[in-house]
Amino acid sequence: MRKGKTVIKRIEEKIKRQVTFAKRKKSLLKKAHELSVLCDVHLGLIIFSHSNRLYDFCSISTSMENLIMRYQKEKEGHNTAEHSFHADQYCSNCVKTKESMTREIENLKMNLQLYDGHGLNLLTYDELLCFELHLESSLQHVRARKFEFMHQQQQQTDHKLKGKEKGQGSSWEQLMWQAERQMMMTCQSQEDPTPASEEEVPFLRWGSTHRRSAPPLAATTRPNYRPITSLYL
Amino acid sequence: MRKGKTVIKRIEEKIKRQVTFAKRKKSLLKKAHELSVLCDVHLGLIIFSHSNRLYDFCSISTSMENLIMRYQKEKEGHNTAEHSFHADQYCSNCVKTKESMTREIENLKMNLQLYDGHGLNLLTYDELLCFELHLESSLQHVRARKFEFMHQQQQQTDHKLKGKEKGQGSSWEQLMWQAERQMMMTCQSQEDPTPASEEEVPFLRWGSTHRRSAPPLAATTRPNYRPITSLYL
DNA sequence: CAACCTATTGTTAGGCC
DNA sequence: GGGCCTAACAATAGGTT
Repeated sequence: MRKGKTVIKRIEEKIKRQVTFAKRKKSLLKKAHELSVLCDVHLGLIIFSHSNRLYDFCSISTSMENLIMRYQKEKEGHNTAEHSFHADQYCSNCVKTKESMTREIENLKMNLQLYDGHGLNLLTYDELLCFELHLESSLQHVRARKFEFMHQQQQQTDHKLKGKEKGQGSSWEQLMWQAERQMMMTCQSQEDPTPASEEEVPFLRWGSTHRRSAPPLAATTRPNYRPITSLYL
Repeated sequence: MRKGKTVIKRIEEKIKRQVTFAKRKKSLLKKAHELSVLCDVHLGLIIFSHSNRLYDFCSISTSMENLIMRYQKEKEGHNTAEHSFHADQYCSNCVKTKESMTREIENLKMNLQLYDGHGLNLLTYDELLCFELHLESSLQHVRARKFEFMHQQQQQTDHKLKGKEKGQGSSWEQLMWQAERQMMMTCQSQEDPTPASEEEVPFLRWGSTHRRSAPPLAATTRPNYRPITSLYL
């Protein structure tokens, strides 16, 4: 039926071209879908027919908008000239602002991911050392705060029990013992944590066992942090 | 050779998935090219590999940016077709997105500030404990990576000196000593870090002495984007 | 256009290097 | 990852309905 191997060259007969377009478009969309599913990758396909009709496909678990942003972000780094080209677009201000915000978000996300152990291989040895120091000082802060916390609670307890001759000394001793115990635990090895899911990023990222939308103490003090949905999509 | 018809389902074996990705991606790009030539239509294909590398194709006689613009016009036109404000609809979408992005950025910044010790008082005691554990596991990751780094460098050194009868044992001993020394330093107290500026968010926040926009190691690891134009000509 | 048909060409999984 | 190989599948030109 077919004569020979298909030559990739514009089909001149209009009818034939349209038929081929319909057939191949369908297959291409199918193959795009297959690739995205089989290999679990993000991809987007945009096709404009000759009559200017749009056909598109976008892998599940992402959106075309997201892909476009990622695409533009990637390209921008290498081709700065590309953008002045389309500066005449009438929403260019919005787009540019969005792009810079996207960059900022990407940057912040990359920073946060480092704390989950992702992307550490992108760091130089020096940077790694710096990061380690930074983490250690973070731990210091957290422990200081924890200590403060314990102190407060202890004081409250003391206050309640002040008529019962419970001396403050023993409370403090207890407190110090707890603190020291905590300190000691630092150098012990730990299990590898399962990396944070890339699907969602709530306000608190480090897997509390008691996840709640509004933590007791924080609820009053904290401004409204809503979970960041679809941050990594 | 092949057993049966291919089932379109995520390939679980990583290697197999990568190989299939490479093969099918190539074919998909080829087919996209063929369709664009045979039927003389405008199309764009964006693929992000699992390692976040970008592969794309765009039909000749247009540009991806152009396609993106047309795509966005189409989509936004459909979504808001019932509203008669033409001029504002574009930007209202932008504004909405900007607002959500602003919230996202605020949230991310709050998260990052916790690592600088700011906002710890907003956490409950439980959250504080979780955060501490998280930080400890972060440290584990960083140290693991550091260890890997040292190992690599040591191996390189060993490789260079292999003719000179420098045994690997001494290298390993040295390595272990270094590692242990690093471990010991964990529990020592440190100076307060200066908090990161809220004005800008560099890729690395924790005051490396060699600030640069792109870490050296990353430069090689990050994708370099080859143009796909004229790939199948 | 879309569905179906079929001979023919094209793609590709699974090897191997 | 990239090429190359081959048998087994898949796509598809050209036709018809």
